[in-house]
Amino acid sequence: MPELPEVETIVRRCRPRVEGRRIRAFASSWAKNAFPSVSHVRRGVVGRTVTRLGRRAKFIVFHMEDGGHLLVHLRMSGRLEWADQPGFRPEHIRAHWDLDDGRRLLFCDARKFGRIVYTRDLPATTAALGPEPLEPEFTPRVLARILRRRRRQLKPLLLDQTAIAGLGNIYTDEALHAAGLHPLTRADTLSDVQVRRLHAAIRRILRLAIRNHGTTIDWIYPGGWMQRRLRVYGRTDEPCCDCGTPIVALRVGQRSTHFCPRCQPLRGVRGRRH
DNA sequence: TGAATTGTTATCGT
DNA sequence: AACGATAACAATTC
Repeated sequence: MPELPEVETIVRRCRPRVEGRRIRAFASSWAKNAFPSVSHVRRGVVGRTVTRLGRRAKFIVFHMEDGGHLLVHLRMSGRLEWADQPGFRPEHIRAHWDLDDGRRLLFCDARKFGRIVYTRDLPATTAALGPEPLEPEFTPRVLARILRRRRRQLKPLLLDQTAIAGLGNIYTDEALHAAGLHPLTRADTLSDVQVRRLHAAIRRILRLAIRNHGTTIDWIYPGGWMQRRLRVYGRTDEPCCDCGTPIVALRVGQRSTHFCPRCQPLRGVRGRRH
């Protein structure tokens, strides 16, 4: 569930407590989700200082002093919590790191889909990921190149982390609505104007979501208020904010997809259907 | 009880 | 062969 804005929010929250801290111990009670293994992760991080806490796509990245990196992917239900939080008892603890100031960072994950990865070669580990949509290098030209060489539908393509990094189901739907593009539009049929519109929409939505600390949906991710600003996601049959037409829900590649049939017509400038 | 939930990967088809 | 579509999978909640 956590997408780029939620992960970015988590990184920013944890950064002051993690950067500059030496890791004293690591343990995991769910060996399946530690790569290459629990002992590899332990050997890689214990006794070393975290120089920087960053993010790549939906990965939380611990930069270690010796050039190693620890990556945490939250997948559906993963969260980072602190053991000393007053009035809050974390459940489903799968791993923890003890820091040299006595604090314990917890990795909680009800569904056990999350992953903890230690690597000595970060570029190789993240080589398959597409560009970061909020970096300056992500220009309309870059997006145009990604779209033109694919004949896939926009929705699954934007969800594909090897095409663009960081978008998930929520912000893909929101970006397509903001750009006025139907989720089933073929990627290689967009005009230059539509590409530019989509580029601007992706960045605007992600920035807005970060400013709102992400989207809170049930118990999985707390603390954000972007859910108040969602215009299509989860609003099936409710009126479109722009035109009042009821929002339609579709199933695209096993994913729920929400859009406004009036603001996001399938027939684009050069789009075609049958 | 089983439907819903998601990112990733394996597999099948074109 | 390369790409696209689809299914499977992890495990839990409501």
